[in-house]
Amino acid sequence: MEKGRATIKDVARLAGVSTATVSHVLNRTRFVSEGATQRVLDAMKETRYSSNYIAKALRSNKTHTIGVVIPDLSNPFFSNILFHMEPILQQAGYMMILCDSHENHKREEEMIRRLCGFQVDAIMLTPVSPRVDYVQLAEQLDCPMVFMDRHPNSKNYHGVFCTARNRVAEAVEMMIRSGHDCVALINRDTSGIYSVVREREEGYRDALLRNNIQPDPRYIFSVPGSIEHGYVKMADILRDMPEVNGVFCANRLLSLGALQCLIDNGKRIPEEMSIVGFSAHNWHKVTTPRLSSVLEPLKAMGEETAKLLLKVLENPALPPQQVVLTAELIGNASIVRSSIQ
Amino acid sequence: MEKGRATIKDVARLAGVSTATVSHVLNRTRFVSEGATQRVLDAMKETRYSSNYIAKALRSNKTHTIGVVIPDLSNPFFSNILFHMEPILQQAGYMMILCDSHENHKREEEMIRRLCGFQVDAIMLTPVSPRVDYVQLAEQLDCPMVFMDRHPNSKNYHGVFCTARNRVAEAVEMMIRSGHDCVALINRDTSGIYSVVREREEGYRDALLRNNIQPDPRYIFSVPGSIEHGYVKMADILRDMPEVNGVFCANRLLSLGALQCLIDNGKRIPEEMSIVGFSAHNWHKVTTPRLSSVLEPLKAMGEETAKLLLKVLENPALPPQQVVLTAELIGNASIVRSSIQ
DNA sequence: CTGAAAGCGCTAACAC
DNA sequence: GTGTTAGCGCTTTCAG
Repeated sequence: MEKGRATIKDVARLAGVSTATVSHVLNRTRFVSEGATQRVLDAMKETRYSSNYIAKALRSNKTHTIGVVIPDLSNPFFSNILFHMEPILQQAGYMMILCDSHENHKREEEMIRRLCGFQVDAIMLTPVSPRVDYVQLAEQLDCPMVFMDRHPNSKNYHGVFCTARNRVAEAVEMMIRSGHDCVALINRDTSGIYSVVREREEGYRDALLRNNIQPDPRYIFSVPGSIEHGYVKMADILRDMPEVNGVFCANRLLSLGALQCLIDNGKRIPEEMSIVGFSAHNWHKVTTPRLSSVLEPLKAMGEETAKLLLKVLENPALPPQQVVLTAELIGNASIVRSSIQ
Repeated sequence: MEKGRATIKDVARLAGVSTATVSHVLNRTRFVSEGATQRVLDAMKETRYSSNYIAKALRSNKTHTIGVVIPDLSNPFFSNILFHMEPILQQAGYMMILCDSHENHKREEEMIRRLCGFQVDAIMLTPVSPRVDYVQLAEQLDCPMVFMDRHPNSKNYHGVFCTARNRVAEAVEMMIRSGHDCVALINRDTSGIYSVVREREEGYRDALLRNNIQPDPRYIFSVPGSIEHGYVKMADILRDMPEVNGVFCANRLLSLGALQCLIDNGKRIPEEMSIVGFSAHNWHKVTTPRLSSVLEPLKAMGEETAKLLLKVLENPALPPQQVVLTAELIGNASIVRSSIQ
């Protein structure tokens, strides 16, 4: 065996056939006589041949790759979605090229362009900015695009999303009905005006209005979505607003920080302060008391996204497809108990 | 503008130069006169030209991609490592192709082969089996390989690892010294005999021996690493072994399950039962009481892995490089408090 | 049943 | 300074 990897040419020479024949036994794309087939197979084994997908891609204009651009890989929400997408794409012969935009639209656009330069067959995107016309960009780059979790600011797009509005409303109502008449909202700051963030605030307002409480902007906070900010804002509330007896945190890190602050201050939950938040799967199970949470259906979202990608790849002219799933509200009942039954 | 994406040829025609000239202004690889350069640039703009990386790759034998094969993307350990690798690779012009082996060596080998067919420039692997000779496989496939977190069962390899042995030993000693003389170990079952799992048991034994306690196999459990199994095993211990007053969980899901079981059974921690475990970042902060944990240095591991990959890409003949980092032991002190100061 | 050969988009000698 | 052209490894028409 010579240096480097064997090519179709090496195999052809060794088997005493043309490269066309080798290609055809490789892809079962036309009939080849028993004898020739066997000789080719042997030659492939002997040369340890494995086909070069790059050359194939150049010729066929199909790379069998999908570009995936998400804003924060360290957020379990996104990694779990990828986790559930992966087997379906893999199964269908596609690989994922992974990019993290870090919530930065400059970087994001750069990545989308690079992925298209790479000739990915499609892009899955969780967009970071309402100012960018992603749909137009995708058209310009001639690359199918499927959105996930956040809506782009355009018309006519494919995507998989999750409405939490109703669940947030339910959660807040749950607090109100159990006697917590002054519920604050700690939301992500909205500099990036995601649909997702807006929707959570809407759910909060829905609940108050339904219970004849006028939403008061003094109780609606917008802070960057980090543990630290959740902690500090909760501390502010404890110090300055003794009337507040419930809080909804619109993001998992905020929930975590706020909860931690309550624990550190020895507050009894939910008697002195009721708290409900968004949460990663599993967290709500180990807090004491268990944190009521709004959980997104990660598995379904990942699977639906992958399936939608495949559908779009199969038929690029598909009319805009949108899948909308609903979030789930978990109370403080023990979950594992039943699941290990 | 015609259908489909513009090629270097279209640009050349429009600018009235040869493709060579276009290529050279594109890559600044030889001098081109001011006038020609300008015309090419204009033509590129007009045709919305963007270069085809696949063709480039075929020609230059460099795809600027790195195959990443990990065993479980839903484990925050791995996704956080990727999160920290990404910017460094991106910066250097590399993209990650992501594969999840699901702890299955059949699948894993398949993926490695596909990645090589894709001509990735290197592979980063967290191997799943001690029975596979990964180093030989990599040589056969003529693809540089860097290992992460788990050692392959071979000699002479590049990799970034983390020793937890000492930290586990410290943690267990901490329990012993605070009066918990009968500490059990709930370890992952070892069917996959990873170096990582072995090491954790060694740390446990170290601590006992140093305190003149003979490790008793009755107190060493091996179960699949899931929340459910942690819960059930902890329940078994509570029921059958009242003498046990401390437990070390060698995996984050096991810690979670065991802790939950203690909470459900109203055990006072650490008075009645002391518990220390491996943990994902952030979890240990919201349990009550805070769970003492052994934390791996995710950021450093990710960054070192990315850097090592780049080093190997630059010089494929590099003698085996291994970076070994140490895990950190977190007591139940509040962490956020100081970090938001 | 099989082979010859054109070309996918790009780079890089080699020429002038 | 710039153009010509031979491939990179593969698929696929067109001819046998």
